[in-house]
Amino acid sequence: MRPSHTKGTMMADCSKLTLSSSAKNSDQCPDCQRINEVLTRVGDRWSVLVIISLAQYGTLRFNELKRNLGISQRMLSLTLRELVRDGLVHRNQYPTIPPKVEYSLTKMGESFREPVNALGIWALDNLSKIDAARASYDVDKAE
Amino acid sequence: MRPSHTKGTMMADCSKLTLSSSAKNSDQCPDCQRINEVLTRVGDRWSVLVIISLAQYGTLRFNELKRNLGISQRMLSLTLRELVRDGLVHRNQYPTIPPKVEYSLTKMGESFREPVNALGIWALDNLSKIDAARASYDVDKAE
DNA sequence: CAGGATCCCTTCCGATACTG
DNA sequence: CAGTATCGGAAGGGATCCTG
Repeated sequence: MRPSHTKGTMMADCSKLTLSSSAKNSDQCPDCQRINEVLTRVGDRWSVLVIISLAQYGTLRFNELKRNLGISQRMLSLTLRELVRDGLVHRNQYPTIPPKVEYSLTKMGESFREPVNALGIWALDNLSKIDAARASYDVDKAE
Repeated sequence: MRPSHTKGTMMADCSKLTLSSSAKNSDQCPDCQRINEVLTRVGDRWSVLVIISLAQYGTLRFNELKRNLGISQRMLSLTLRELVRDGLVHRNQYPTIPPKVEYSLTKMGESFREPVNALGIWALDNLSKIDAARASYDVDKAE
């Protein structure tokens, strides 16, 4: 794929371009491209929710996650497979009968908790505001 | 709608049940339901990237955003409309010829910067790790 | 219990053409 | 410049049946 970038925060680069008018006319922001890529990987709804659940409960089995999230079996299966593949979730299988599979966060998955948590807090804090803004907007449009 | 919330914590009540899709299961995690809702509103890729861009550059015109993000005109139009509707983005129109429209973050949009920034930093920090984990996983599967 | 395999409908989204 | 309108392919995602 694309060359791996140096570890570290590259956010500073772009942040400093805040008032640069020349930057406005440049091509695609490289950070946006990178962030875009990551969002493609772990930015979908189910991935986020699975990670949140595992962050909360520590370890969950397949059907526990399924019930907890109200996700279809198919989507949970696909989502977990990708999360394991991406190194965010650890899969622990017990070869018993019936089988038992436990999922938990890896180190990297754990590190995802913080930003996701921040997002969750903001979400709970602003949901009602968004609803209000939306209602107000719709009323204005109607008249 | 439901203004009650606890600031600074992920704890939530489960009184808001307007969850989409066929969620007939009642034993769903209430937090997951709420987070699910907010993700439905501002959790899509383009919304996040638009907000990041506006957070970085302050004010951007339509085509500036378009070039910056590499987004199609159609998606940008739809995304901006929703962000304005949700009260996250402010739209300033100058009735000149040719027209000039500037977008910037509202107060609430600004407050979204912090969690989104955390997400962005994590993204830039972990993209290479994800790529590595993915490559390793694929190799193991192949042999 | 933990999935895999299909079917099929919906939504997303880019490409394109057109307007004020 | 800043959009809107339309079309068609691609992806998302639920329902159902099947297996070890």
